[in-house]
Amino acid sequence: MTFSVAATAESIAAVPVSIPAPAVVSGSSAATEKGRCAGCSVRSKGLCAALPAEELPELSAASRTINLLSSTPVVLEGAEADSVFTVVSGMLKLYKTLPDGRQQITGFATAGDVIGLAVGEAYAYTAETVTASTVCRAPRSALHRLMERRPAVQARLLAMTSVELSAAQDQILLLGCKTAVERVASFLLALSRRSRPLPDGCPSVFLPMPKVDIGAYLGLRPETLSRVLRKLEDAGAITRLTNDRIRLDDAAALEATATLAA
Amino acid sequence: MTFSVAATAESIAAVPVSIPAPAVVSGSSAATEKGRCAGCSVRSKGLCAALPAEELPELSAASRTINLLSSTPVVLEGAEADSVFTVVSGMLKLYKTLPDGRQQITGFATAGDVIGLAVGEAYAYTAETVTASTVCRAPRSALHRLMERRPAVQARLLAMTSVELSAAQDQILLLGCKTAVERVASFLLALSRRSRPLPDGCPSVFLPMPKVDIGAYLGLRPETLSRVLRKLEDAGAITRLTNDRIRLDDAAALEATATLAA
DNA sequence: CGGCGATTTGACGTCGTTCAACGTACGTGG
DNA sequence: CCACGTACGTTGAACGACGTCAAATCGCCG
Repeated sequence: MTFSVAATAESIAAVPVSIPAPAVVSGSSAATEKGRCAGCSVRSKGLCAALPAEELPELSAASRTINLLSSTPVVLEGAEADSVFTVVSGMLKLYKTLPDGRQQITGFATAGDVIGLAVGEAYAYTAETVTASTVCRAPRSALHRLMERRPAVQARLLAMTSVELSAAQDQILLLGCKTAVERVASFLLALSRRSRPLPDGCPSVFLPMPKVDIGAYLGLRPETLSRVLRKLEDAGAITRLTNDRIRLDDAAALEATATLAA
Repeated sequence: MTFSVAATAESIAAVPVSIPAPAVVSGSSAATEKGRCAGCSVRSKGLCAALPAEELPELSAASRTINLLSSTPVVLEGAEADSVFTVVSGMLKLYKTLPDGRQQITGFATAGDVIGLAVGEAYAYTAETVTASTVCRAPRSALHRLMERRPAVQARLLAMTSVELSAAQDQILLLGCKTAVERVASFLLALSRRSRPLPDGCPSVFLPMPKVDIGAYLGLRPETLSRVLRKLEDAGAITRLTNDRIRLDDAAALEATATLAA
């Protein structure tokens, strides 16, 4: 599911880089053929979860692991969609752009999420790292062959796409109906469901992306987001521990203001 | 794709009914077993397009055709998702509801569209007819069995879901970034691409749903929609032929104001 | 310590909403 | 055939939430 902050992402330190960063590629030549996929940290997630062990050698041969610094584009909206990527670690933002430059972030991708699936020939969105990340690249044709050979892979892809669709419809509800406070509360709660609570039992969320990106995801300006967070903090619902971590002191109050779907 | 007004829908007259209407069911007993699906008007659309002829008898046996008046619910958000439906004719609206009653329409379904696919046990949205409609109901279990037997059906479902996901992301862009005029222009253009131009060559769109529903789809109040339509009409971009039909006199001007995605 | 970008805060403007009244289309019954 | 009722649509005026613009502050590295 293209959204929450996975535990693995939390240990990755953001490496600020303004210029498209050099990519470090470790392909099949960099590790033992069988071992690379077999020992992968996302072996049990995403599409790979549907793969039987005997497919691993061929998959290892077809795929390449790529290490990326932050702010590095991985796929570009409109470009030819010849590859698919699985996020191994880190976090990416997926966004669409209007001709005049306005951007709407459609989701954040973390470990196990698949990026770059396209209906036609072109990618439907741009994907760019927000923290240093590792992704695994495979040619689209290899995925197609794999799906023909293994219906379970196709079934898995269908399940993942369906979950994404459902999440997208929730986002449509959020953007079409909810107020700024409701959007932020919904966002914090959705994130908190995917992360481990603090030692003191309070849920908390990790926000490695800049505030302007959170705003672009929620259909709000960063100024509005800042004001809403302050309001929630004054109300005692949250505490801003650091710039990129928020503790949810009163999750019940947040749920009340989130007006969650029926 | 859950969206545009199909040609078949245009010939269906809306039958205003405020009370949930009686449903007329014509099942396998009402027609010859083989003929019913074989002669269906959506045989070449939606999921059925992926079916080889030899599957038709079993499908006919498992499915039932249902005729519905307007304003009749077909599936309810949160209810147990035990059936899937294919729209044969007419138009339905799909929407989500917040606890306080606010509604967001996530799409309109027309001939060939599939309704009621669910990730978990419950429907994710409510579907309700906006015009008199005919739908074809099949048990979810039958679809699952069919997909196991026929990978092509699963592939088709994956393709349809992917297209829906892409449309949902376009809608997220619309709701998150665009102004009222841009939303309406985008909406009219998207509809016009799916319908036949008038004899005079001008594209036109058919809007059988109430204005409040169009608003709920675009994240706008009916008053705002009305004002925007008036503005577009005054600008010479459109003409309101009747209450439910609009002619697009200047599609180029509309595209300029729609700020279509890159 | 200094500098730069990200974030926050304040003042103000604007777009879309809200509330209310009016108009219109259609169906019903006199 | 026309009066009436109801639901939908339109229009106007005032309001409010969020956006815009600008400045101050924070945080992170060098």
